[in-house]
Amino acid sequence: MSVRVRFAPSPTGYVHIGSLRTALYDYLYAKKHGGQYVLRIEDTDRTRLVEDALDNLLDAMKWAGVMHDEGPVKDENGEMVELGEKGPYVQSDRLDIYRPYVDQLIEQGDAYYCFCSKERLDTVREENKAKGIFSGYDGHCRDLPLDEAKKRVEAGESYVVRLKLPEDKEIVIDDMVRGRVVMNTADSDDQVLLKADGFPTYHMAVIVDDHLMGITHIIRGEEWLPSTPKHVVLYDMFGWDAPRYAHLPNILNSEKKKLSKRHGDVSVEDFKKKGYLPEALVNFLALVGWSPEGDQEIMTMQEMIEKFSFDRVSKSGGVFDVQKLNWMNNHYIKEADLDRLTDMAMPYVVEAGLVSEEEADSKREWVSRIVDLSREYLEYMAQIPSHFELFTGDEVKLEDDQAQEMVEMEHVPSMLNILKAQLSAVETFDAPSVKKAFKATQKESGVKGKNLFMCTRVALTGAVHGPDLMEIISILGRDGAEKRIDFTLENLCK
RNA sequence: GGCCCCUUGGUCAAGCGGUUAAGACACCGCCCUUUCACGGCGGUAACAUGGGUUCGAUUCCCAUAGGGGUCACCA
Repeated sequence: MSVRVRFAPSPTGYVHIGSLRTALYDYLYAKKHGGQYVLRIEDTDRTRLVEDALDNLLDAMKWAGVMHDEGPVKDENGEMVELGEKGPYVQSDRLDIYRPYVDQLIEQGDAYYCFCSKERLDTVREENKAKGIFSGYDGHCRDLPLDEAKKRVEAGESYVVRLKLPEDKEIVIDDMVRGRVVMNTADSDDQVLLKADGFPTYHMAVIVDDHLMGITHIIRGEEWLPSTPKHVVLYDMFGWDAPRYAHLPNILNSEKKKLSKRHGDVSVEDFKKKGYLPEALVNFLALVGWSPEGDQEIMTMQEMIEKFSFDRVSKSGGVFDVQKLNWMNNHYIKEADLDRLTDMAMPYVVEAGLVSEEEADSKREWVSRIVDLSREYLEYMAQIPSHFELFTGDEVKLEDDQAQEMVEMEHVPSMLNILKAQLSAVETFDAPSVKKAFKATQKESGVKGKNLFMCTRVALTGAVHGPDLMEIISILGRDGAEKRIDFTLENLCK
């Protein structure tokens, strides 16, 4: 039987990185087994609809390179269309599909009408809470005769439909991650399947949709584990084969709590905005909760597909370590195509006012050179503007006391003058030529080593450290370098 | 509180009865580099606790402790 998995998010407006990881595991598992990965949108809660959420989701997934085989996609014109034969893939487009199944359950005696008001339910809950009992629905309408209930429905009374959960039934789940998990229906209550507004709840829709869409494996977060018995019972009531389950551990923050919006960056969009490379984020995310056989950590999507297995998915939650993400992103930045990095950098550079939008083309080469020189240090692209400070302005600001010491040394003024003359004689102003100018300066001034290179570095950049000096000077250009030398001679030297 | 899940260094993690308990990030040294970084080499650092089972437990079982998840007409 072919593997069919699904990622079924509700469109909340942003994509949590935990969701990305779930989707990624779906994708990896499907690809590994030559199956299909379908995207289904669970939007049965009308009160939580978010504008453009689906758009966002699709963009984020496309960016991350985790593309589904079936489900909603945008065509070339940006219009929403659907891929696949088992649609519609958006639950709000499937509303009329669910009702017959709900009716079937009612007729079978596996579900019942419930007329309890919101107020009654709240009261019951509060009373129980006060007593220290934390039970769910008390079964008030559970044994209402069906014909009586139908009359009330026909009379226009507001109702929901509840699952008639077996009272004391042991449910065993053979989870792909957790192994054998035993639960009892006695610990759950009669879940609402059909809401008063006629929409199915998640629990109803998910069963019907997964079955109709031929889903064979359900990969989802561990927060779903407690409601799995209800789902298994529903499959049983319909006489359908239940899929296999894989409940994934949570991704935690540094306090070991579930990663949430309140603790900094948690959405795919956040990381995209900060200028992370998607392949780095995805590679990193794959590794929190899963480890391949062997020591290799840097993997392409193809390699991950080949190596992926639920046998090696961890049962315990993993802390999201930004430091390691940064290291990995830097690794990918160092290997990335310079043109691509320049494209990524440009918006940040423009935003920071380093280059105006009109200059974006004419100064691209300059930006590109700085990006290339800075990539060794870059953790993510939003950091790029700070690396431009080295190259902007004709004035030099001393970084610290050590820098001041260097620039105030006795030999500096004459040395700088010689260097200036040598630089002006350079024909093509590139790094190798600049180096030659330094050699000539060394010969002429008699200054060498640290006294030559370090003092010059400070004279030109104000700092005692930074990228390769020859490269810096060549990017500064003859004119820029001269202006800085003049500035230093006049203002900083003794 | 009930139910369920989890527990190897600061973090991600390997390990699936006998190991000097891998590796990566971070941290700290040293080397390289006429600076910093990169890179190379090395180092500090862990099996939550208590009982069993066993010739032998990090590995299996049971408690305890700690952490997490969940108990909606949200998903």
